[in-house]
Amino acid sequence: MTNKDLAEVFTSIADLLEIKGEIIYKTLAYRKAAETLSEYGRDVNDVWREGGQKALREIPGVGQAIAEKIDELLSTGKLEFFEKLKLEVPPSLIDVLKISGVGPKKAALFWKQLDIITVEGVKAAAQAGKLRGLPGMGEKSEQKILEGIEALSRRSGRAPLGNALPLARDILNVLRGVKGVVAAEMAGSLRRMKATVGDLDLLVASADPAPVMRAFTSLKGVVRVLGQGETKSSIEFASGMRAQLWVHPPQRFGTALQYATGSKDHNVRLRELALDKGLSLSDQSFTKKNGKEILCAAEEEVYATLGLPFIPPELREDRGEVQAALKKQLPDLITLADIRADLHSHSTWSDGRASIRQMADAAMARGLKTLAVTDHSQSLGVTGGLTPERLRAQRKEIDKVQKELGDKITLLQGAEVEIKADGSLDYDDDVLASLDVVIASLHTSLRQPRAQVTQRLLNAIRNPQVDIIGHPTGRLIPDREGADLDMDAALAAAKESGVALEINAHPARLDLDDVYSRRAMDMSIPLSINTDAHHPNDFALMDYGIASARRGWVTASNVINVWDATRLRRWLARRSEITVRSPAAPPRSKPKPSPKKKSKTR
DNA sequence: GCCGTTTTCGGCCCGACTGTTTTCAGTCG
Repeated sequence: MTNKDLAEVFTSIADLLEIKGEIIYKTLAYRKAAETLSEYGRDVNDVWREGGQKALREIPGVGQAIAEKIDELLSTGKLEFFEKLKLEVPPSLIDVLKISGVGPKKAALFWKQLDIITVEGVKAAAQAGKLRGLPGMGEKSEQKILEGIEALSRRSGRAPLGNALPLARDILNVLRGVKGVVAAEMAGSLRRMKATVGDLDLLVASADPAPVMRAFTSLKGVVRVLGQGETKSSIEFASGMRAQLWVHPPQRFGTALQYATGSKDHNVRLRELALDKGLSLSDQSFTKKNGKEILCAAEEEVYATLGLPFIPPELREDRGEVQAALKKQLPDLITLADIRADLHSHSTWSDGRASIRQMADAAMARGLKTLAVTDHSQSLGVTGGLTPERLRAQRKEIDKVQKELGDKITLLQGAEVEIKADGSLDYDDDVLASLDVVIASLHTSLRQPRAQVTQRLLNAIRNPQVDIIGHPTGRLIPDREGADLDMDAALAAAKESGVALEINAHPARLDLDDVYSRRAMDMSIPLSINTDAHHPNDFALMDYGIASARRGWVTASNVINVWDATRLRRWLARRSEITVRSPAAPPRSKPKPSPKKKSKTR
């Protein structure tokens, strides 16, 4: 069972317990444990193998009872407690909970009063007017539930950040134009730059909410107004995407923004700190024991009142950031301005949309000092991958463009080399050695068994010709899970070989993700943040990569893209030598050729 | 069910909105 499988079990238990009517804090405990497990940086199987239940209890939110359950699940694949619970409460009710407007109380009501346990059953009963007779339900509730079921089919879960962010920016621009609006900002997981967001949380500072709410609910593309009040409204777009807006008076905007940005767990930490100081913190203000309020117009003031430096939104996940802030040990997170090189891009030589010159121009316009052209290798047929002959021809064009551009930018010839299904690389070592930079990536046979796909990746990591592992897991948001990799093994091997792991900036990838980026940081594994640009406009995607890296506590000191061309070349040239000397490096079939690779300078 | 430089027991966030109420319960974030 994977961490995600375990998390699913505990989430289901929480849902069923809630319908059953168990005390809310017990269900919260299961949810909290599920959340921690699904975002835990280590494979829980490893933790369990190494230290049993005792080690499991070290995981935050896992106590004796849940540790025992994990132990049972990992040893037997089953959980007696869960099986019994499913006999008590029909598990199909979990889907009923997904209908917006239906919570545990109503689900229990449908089940116990009308013997309805499925979404279809609820729909039929609502259409037949059978729900309105239930206590606390009327015609309107019935209608709302039907709409909620309708919306279920439209909604496709969480949206990629790359879709959500542009939409949010558009909405904010409209709202900023409304009279009386002092500020309009994103909040929630959007502002924390999570890879996917559930809905758009937006916040406006204005003394006059009414016109803001009107502008919001009449935005272009809105199909449904889910709610509209004095200070809060919520809408749904045709895509199923939802947005909600809070309007607060400007003098309270700081607390409101802090509150709405979350995460929930981060906020709990802050409230605890506030209580220690005799203050109660809400979205409105701090309140002193004597009832007097402290207002914060800016978010910085909220943190300052708690004696903390400003904590960047990307860190606010209760992953130790509050403790670090207290000790004044927050990381100095990387920013876009630190980036001087993009080491992963494509041109019309393979599946890119623009010439090398056009890509170089676009890179320069973004302020980049180094660009690696890394077209696909030959076996990836659909992308027009390059044969060694074509690769040599491409070198000539790169040299030509370099001459045209002089010292304005340094162009490197690289390749995104396919890690083939059998674990070998798509070019021979001598071809790889002729390149300035080599990225090795998995694109195919991602669904191989764990041991096999992991071994492929390890082969590439340990190959001294490889400099960067591109989008290590191969995930595509939201459609495709990454390969089932033993990431602990991959990280250990990367540490040993000194290879850089990519944080692919494309919003459909963000791979490594934030959790593994942080582990790589902790292990001092070099990281490389690249756009994987296929079009001149794609260089703008670097923002997403930076955001994801920041969520992983990544500082500039670990990122090779912050170096100038000279230092990059030095690193690239030295890499293979270091690997060769490592005694733990696996035996290679043929002896390493002398490192003529990358020694050439232009 | 989890957690602990106040606590091994007693807390665990709470307010807006909606629809049903005739003063409030359920949902949601």
